[in-house]
Amino acid sequence: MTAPRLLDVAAAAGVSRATASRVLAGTPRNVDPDLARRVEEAARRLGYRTNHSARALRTGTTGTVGVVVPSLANPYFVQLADAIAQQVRAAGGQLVVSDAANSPTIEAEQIETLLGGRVDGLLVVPVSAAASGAAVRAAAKRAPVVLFDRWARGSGTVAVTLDNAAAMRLLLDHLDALGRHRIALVAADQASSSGAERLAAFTAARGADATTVLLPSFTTDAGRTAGRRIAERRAEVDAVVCGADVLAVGLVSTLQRSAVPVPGEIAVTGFDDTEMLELLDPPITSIRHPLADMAERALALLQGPAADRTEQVERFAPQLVVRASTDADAHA
Amino acid sequence: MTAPRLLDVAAAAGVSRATASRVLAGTPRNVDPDLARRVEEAARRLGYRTNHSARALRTGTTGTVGVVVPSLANPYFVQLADAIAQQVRAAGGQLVVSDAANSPTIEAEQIETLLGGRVDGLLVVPVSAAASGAAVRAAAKRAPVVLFDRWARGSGTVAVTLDNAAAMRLLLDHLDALGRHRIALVAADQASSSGAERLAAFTAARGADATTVLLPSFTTDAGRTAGRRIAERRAEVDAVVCGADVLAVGLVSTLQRSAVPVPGEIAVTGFDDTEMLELLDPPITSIRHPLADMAERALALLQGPAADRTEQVERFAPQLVVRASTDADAHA
DNA sequence: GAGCCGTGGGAGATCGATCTCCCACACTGT
DNA sequence: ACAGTGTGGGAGATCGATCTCCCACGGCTC
Repeated sequence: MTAPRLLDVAAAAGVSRATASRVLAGTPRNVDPDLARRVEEAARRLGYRTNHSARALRTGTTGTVGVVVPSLANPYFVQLADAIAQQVRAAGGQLVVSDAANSPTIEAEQIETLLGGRVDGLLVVPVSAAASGAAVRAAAKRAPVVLFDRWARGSGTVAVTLDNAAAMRLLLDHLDALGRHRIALVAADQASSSGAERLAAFTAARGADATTVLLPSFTTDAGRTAGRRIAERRAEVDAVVCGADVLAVGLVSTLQRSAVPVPGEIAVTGFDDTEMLELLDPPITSIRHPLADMAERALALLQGPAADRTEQVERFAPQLVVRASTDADAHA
Repeated sequence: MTAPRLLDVAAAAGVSRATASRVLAGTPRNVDPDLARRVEEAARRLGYRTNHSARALRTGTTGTVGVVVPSLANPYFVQLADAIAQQVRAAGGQLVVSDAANSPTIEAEQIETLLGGRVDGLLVVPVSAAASGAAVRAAAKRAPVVLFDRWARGSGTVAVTLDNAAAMRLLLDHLDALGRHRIALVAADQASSSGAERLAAFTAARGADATTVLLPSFTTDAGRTAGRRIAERRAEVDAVVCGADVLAVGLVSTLQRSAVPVPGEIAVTGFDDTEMLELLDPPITSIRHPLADMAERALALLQGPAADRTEQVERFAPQLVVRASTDADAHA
């Protein structure tokens, strides 16, 4: 009743464990085709599965990549993890996803757990630009680590991110072209590099006295709070740029309940282009990340030489996706 | 530069590997407090981490539970995975989540991969009541497997699910009490046990000639298709029960664009009580699963004796969550 | 026909932590 | 003083797959 081992397969096929291993693991070594067939046949008949722990112990490699995201409650990170999973699976590996619950402490624990010999390398979307650096740096000394979508100061490793400044320019230019010039920013989570960069790019473009609403976290609830504040100041504003889709969702919902027409009176944009945006009324204009390209690059860096992982930030070009929330004809 | 091993810690502390292991793994054996301190001190100083593969190989246990869900694109399954993760983590374990991409074939592969010695037990939310059974049965012979949220025929193992019939009765009674009697069902994915049970319960209550819209899958896009069909038949209907929240979201969005007031003309209910429902306008009435209780029970079955895992279905009581989409005063 | 070489296959070591003995030593009671 | 008892600690075996040798054998050259 116990699981069959390689030894059992070898015995059934009348060969040694070494030969059975060569056949089943595909070691680069010629084996008599007839013996190979016998081994494969025996393995199938016995229902043999190679023991992952034993192989990992011997080879020192697990074929698994880990990714730690700030929170799976944010659908953007689900999409992000999925994009990575597809790349990993295409390369014959497996992906393990961990949730840091938006806490640098839990993030450090998750990194610690995964590095206990469970993964060959780690992608991290750091919770905080300041507070995540130390744990990442420590991890990067023990295994390949690449930051994804966000960077962290003092991480000691490379980051594959979006060009947030370019993205902000795309949004502002789009709104300006529509004749919307009184633009407010709803920004959240300045502790993260993406939150901070988006805020900085907005301020750089519109000046420090432009209307901004700062919120602690990227959640829909924060978006609703922002909605109330913007509704109060509706006279000063004809467009709102949100630092994340989840914010835009909460914002639009609250504006509509406050009888502020979107986009009639106020145009709204999101950030991240999560799938849910198309389903809202109105669908929301947003910024799309080239996640597949970013994932491919991040995995290449992870598996490549350590010398390519010096602390620096690689930025990928964003893409503007226009939807009804910034309709050209709606401006009063 | 190579990672420190237990041997190194033992040497640094001046004890044998056995003693070091007893201290660090917490084996039930008294060790001189002074030695224990020396070992822990040495481990900390060297930055020792126990090698997961080696421990797993020796003990035959990984401390990891796997869960295979139909699709992480459906936020309900993200919530479900999260509820399980919390329970697992509280018990000191780790959870690995796999996505079956709504395909029984991929589902079988994921199960196969996870069972290669990576997990101690597996929770599966089967894609299909008919097509998932075989793979689950095979898996259940090799490791503890418990079905979650859905069951599969011929699985050979226990399932922890919601009482879908009771949930449907809660919804129908609620709508009846509001004076809505011309109720339509939007059902999807009859291949899954939950889809089939919800449809069956509706038909049992309202008769086979009640309005039903059948869709292939639980997606928002399917919900929009349903919205168009319902809008065409608006004269025959004053309430729509959706078999999943994602359907309700797409449906409401489409009804509103077709100028059908919700809940003014048509009340709408969802199913699963995902978090996004509160953010819509109107927020949607739904059915809440007692996920924490279900997860706790499922894990207890997973770790308990195999005799408790005979093929049967355990059902948990649903809870009705009333929101504005079935507002009592809105009925024309 | 003797020595070489290339090729396929097997015996045994190995990865690192844990577990099973078994031993040494101190302490107790008679 | 000695046998009995209990307690802490160490040597070596073990988990299962892979890797490193090394051997056997058939074909080759000269």
